[in-house]
Amino acid sequence: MAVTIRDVALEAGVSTSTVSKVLNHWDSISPETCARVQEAIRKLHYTPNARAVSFARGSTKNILFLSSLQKEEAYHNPHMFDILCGARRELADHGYTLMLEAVPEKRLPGEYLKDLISSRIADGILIHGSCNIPGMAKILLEGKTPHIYIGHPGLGSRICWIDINNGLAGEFAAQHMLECHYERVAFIGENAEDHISRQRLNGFLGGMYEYGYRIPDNYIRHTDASREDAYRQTRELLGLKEPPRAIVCENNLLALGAVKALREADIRIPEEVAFLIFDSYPYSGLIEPVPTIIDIDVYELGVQAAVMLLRKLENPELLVQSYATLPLLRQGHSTCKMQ
Amino acid sequence: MAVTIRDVALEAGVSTSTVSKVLNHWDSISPETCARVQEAIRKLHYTPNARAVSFARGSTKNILFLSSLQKEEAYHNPHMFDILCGARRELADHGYTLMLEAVPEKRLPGEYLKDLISSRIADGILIHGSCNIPGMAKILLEGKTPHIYIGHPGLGSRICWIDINNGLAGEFAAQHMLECHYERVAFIGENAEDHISRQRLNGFLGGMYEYGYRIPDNYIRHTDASREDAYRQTRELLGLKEPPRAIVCENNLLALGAVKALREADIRIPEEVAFLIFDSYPYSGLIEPVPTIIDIDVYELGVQAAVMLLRKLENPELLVQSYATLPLLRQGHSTCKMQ
DNA sequence: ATATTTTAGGAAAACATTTTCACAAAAAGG
DNA sequence: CCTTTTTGTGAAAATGTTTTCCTAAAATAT
Repeated sequence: MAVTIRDVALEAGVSTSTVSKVLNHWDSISPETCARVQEAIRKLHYTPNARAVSFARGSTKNILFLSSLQKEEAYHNPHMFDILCGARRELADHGYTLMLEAVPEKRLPGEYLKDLISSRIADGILIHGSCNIPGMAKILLEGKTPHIYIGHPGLGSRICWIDINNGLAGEFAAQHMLECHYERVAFIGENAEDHISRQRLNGFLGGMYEYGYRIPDNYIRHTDASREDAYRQTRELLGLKEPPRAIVCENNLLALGAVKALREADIRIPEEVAFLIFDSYPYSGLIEPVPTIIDIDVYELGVQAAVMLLRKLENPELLVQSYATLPLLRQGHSTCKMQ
Repeated sequence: MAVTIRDVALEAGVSTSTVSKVLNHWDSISPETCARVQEAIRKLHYTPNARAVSFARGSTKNILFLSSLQKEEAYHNPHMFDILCGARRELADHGYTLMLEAVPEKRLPGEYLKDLISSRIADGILIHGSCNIPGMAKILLEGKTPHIYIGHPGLGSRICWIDINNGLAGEFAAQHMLECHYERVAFIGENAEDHISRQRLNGFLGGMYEYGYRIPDNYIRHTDASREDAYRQTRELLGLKEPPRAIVCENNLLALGAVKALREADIRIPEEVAFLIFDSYPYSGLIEPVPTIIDIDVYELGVQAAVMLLRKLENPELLVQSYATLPLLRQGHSTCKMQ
């Protein structure tokens, strides 16, 4: 039915090997022959059959993006889609297509994953942190398919990962607070088990400590990750004998609750209590005054993950363990201007 | 290197055809042979090579999801990711994998799309409304690959699409308003060119009209899709000689602006001005009192799109032009209770 | 002018499966 | 007991490229 390389060869009066060589830009083809083949391709509207190419070359030019992809995923992982878009873009620029896969609940997920890998449906794998099953790292390593975790899996030394530098983001927060000459700074985070939250908190505490400031325990607030709880915790902070001069909010949703509490108490921002948050998406645009944000370019994180994976495809031994994209401080009106 | 069907055949003492038949659940294999083959497969950890299967069968079991996938896509198309997840899930349940593809800006997008289709990289295509290039419908139809638009492309009669019933959603809004005995109802929408906004507005106006109510022109407000403009427009509405008794907001971002204006004017919701919005994600949770929402299950839209595409794969002649998932009214505290 | 190297292009194998067809053996029918 | 049908299995073709050799001709060196 469809026009094949054979038809092109016939039309151009050459062999199929020659056509293939033209298609793949080999250098041992004379300009005239090349032109003749090109012409035949154009005339017959030939496009290589991707299935046959995959088969013959032994590579699909597909990359698997492995993650949790539940209903309302965007609620729970607002950054994932942007990471995905960044990775897809970079891969597409290098001739790769991104495939979406989630580990299903039903079957034995380990077996599913093993089969997925050994079916060689993809040349490489990106694993989003939202997706983890028991023994996953081992299965992936045994599968021999180059792969990179997006988000630090916190495991062995042979595992490749790329992540946001949350610790550094925390340090940036501390640094900015100190540059504004705030010493009594509170921190409102997600629950204590959350990986990202803990890294940011540690970075923040470390940064403050480095300059000789120690944050008292009652200034460190863990929440249930809801706006309401951030509101409550902020009220408690304001009710302390010595309320904080500034508040760092670990994400932009918590910030909404905190701002509400400050508003209700008629506290001026930043004159009475200054305010700094992490992450811009999706809620930071709703906050007034314009918040100072320590932001992460998550699209770029996706891009970098793809770049690294592409390198690993060329050199499977490559060990990738790095922080992509620096946290970026965006000065808003909710902290003092820096000198 | 990898274990092939030949190894399995050898191990089980049968031919490769027999192994293939076992793998594909043909019925002409005796139970004993079948068991022997299964055992060999298990023993050798054999997994079919997906590339070879694709090649031999002439189908990849891949579905292309075609859309705009820019940086910060989630800002501009908050529903897309959920649609994507729904479609992926349904396809995965039927053995298909979803591939992500965006039409690039650089090259001639038409040519790119043609090549993409004729390379037969996928068995079917889902096209998200966010992605449209000149002549796309024609290229897709000529490409012969079964495809379905998610979102009404508003074109010819041979085009398959599945969409949200925005008109009906608008009618629901009108109906609810009338059930609450509000007759003076204003509508705040996105800009007049926006497809979804216009459909919802038309449905709303039509619904009101059906019961004999005609919305005056100055109750119909188009915005630049920003929260700020919704705020301004709402203030203007409140400043009218005869301000509306209720406001319908075409999406949840606009609602934030409108609520702000009502708050500032110390207007009680719903006692003085009632309030209804479309769409819950991502901002509706931030509004107090709990808004009455006309919501759409966009994940389900994705699922339905996949269901239809799967049907179309079996029967390529199938014409799909339908509205998936009914709009759902969720009564909040921002309109009166219904009788 | 001859020997050597380089170049351009073709023949054929390889890739791992599915699928068609043929053919025994077994079962059923007369 | 012989013919016909059914059943289970295997041989071989087909899928559309890439890639490895191989060879003839052309170019270069001697």
